[in-house]
Amino acid sequence: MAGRVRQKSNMQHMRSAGAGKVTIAQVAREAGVSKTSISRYLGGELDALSAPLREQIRSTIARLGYQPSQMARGLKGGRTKLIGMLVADILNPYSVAVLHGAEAACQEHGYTLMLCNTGNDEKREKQSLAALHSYSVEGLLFNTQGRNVTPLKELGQAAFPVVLLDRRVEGCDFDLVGLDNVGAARMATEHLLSSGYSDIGLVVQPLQGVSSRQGRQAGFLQAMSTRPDCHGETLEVHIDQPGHVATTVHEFLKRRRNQNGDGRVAILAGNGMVSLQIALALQSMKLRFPEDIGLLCFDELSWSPLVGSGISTIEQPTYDIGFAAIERLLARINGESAPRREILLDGRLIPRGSSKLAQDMVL
Amino acid sequence: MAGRVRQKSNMQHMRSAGAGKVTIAQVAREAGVSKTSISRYLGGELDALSAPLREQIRSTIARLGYQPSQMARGLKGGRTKLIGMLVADILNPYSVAVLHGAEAACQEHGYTLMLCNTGNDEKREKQSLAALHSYSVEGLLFNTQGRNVTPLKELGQAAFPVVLLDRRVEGCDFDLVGLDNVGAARMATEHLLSSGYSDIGLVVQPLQGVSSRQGRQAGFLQAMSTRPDCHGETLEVHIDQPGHVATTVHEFLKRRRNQNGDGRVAILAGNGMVSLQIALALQSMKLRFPEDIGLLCFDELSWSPLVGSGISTIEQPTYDIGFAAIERLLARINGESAPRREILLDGRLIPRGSSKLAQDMVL
DNA sequence: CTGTTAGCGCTTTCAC
DNA sequence: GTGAAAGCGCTAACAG
Repeated sequence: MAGRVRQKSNMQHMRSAGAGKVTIAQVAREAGVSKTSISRYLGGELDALSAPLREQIRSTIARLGYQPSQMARGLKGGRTKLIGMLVADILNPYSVAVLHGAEAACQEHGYTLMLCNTGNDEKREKQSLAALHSYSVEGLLFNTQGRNVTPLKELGQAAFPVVLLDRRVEGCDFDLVGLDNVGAARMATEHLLSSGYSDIGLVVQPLQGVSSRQGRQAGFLQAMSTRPDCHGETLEVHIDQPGHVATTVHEFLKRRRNQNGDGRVAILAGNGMVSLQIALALQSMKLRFPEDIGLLCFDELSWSPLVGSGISTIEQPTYDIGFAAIERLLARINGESAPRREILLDGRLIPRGSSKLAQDMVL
Repeated sequence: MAGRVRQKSNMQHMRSAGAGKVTIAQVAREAGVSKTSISRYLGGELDALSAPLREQIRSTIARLGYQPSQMARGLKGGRTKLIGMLVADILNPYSVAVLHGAEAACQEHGYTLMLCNTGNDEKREKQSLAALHSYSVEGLLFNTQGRNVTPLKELGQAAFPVVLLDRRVEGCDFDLVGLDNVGAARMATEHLLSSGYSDIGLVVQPLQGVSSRQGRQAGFLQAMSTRPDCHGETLEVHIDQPGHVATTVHEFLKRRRNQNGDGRVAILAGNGMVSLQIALALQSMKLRFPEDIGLLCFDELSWSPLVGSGISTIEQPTYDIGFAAIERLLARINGESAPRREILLDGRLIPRGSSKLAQDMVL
């Protein structure tokens, strides 16, 4: 057993074709080196290997088509290269758009996404959290439903890397990436105001505890407060309750016309889901924009230009939000311990027909 | 060392709150039983445990908040409870809708989805495949881009569980779940024909190798062949090429009007992405439906009812497709070795204004 | 019924 | 520089 035990013999690579598991041990044997060296090679500790050794390993790995098992790697060191993403509602185009950016960032950094849709349900949120935990994800991207955040708080206490998307959570000091809701809503409202609308209804889903909605309301109120001659109102709707949106809008319109017959009424839709319901409601009521009512919606959607003379929107940089969120998370995973940070990206106004109030327009 | 070594002493559960890792060994120690028994308990081999033992374990697990590590479990037995999903394009609403069903099914069966978006790119497809492989996913849901399928074929040879979504792959005998494209396209075409349209253009993205598109063309041609008095034509478009769709439609329309001045022209859009481009193109050309041109689109989208008098669509049971695909995959994972199977679900026609050709309509 | 003993594939001290 | 050995948390024979 003196010297190196190079036994390049029996090259029985009978599995070469199949995706059959080649293990680090096999590679070591075939290359005539120790598992340790292979491991070092994989870990990028190249300066710890001699040039010939390095080459020997490289070629053997290539020849055998060896791929290290992330599961096994994760088991020891904890670097699973896994990131969990909890999405409040995968049917919401916003979520998917953010997911797109997040997935791209993951791929770029060699991470893989484990996706769970919670369907805005507390229980599923908790279950998903447990599932992701059991895979030792290194961090979490979290678009929470907002209520009952105890499990989230526990993560916070454990100093587990989490980045919140869109919605802040009371009492947790996680980083957050999202839209500058206040600014965007102010801009939106000002656009409507300066377009000549005097009576504006902000239509949102229930505000309770959802910070992004509250932010949008705040911006809305801010902008409205600069114009005492105009009227602003927040209208909460339940979009899963058929007809509720239509009724709400209808009553708002009637009310404003009674109060202020000369006023011009507009709706500011709080997000993409609401936009759709509003558009559907206006259609069912045979109301056209901008003739009968003005409309400006949060979230640019593929079909925004298509309806009527086009729906004006506030576009969110969704891809960037997702991408930035992953990068923030990676920073935390890699040990950054700076205080909580919020990254708020700007929205962009895309004016279209729905908010264009022709001065000479006849009712 | 005689008898049981019950040392329920030092209950130092100082981590109770944090998500800190409790291991099977700790549980075993605290419960005063062997790891094996715990493992059996976890594995559901309850009949192999005595009632008191069972209870002892149950309570200890609960008290410690123990959660087994899936990574470790997977390392040994291979049951990682992980399913990989490769999506050709996450921006495609079809993909997301299917993902929705797939994720739900996974959750229901205790599996977790690892999601990779390949962006219709061969290279990323290969990389993602490798990544998923390195996590020992038990099976794959695959919505491939279609070209260069060698890596897929290798999986086939290795008898790895794969279920294809929507698109068949030449030379692989994987199960497939998708739409009955031929039937749906036939139904669509017949609807247009019976509505009085005589000149129909099927607008699709490049057919080359994409079985679902070919299937739709086949159904289209079948239906057209029953009406020698009518004219059908397949128009391939590149939707990422600005203006191409508009030009194609415009030329088709002009051509048909020259050939057949009395004919009624309609477009059958091959999928949701195409639909959007068509709608945009018609708008830019100031063409209205059904007055100027008929329109029927594959894929029901949230905004289908909103544009003009509503766009008629062929709805796919996307959620069911995703759900069924996972169940098919699970069957394979659990050892089913029946010959290749295709599950083709039916589409549903949703007629709206865009295909309603009023008999007394004035051009 | 229950526990002991080996590993799964990889990383990581700690020697040489 | 390089390797042997000891686990990571769990499951799976194999004994009693």
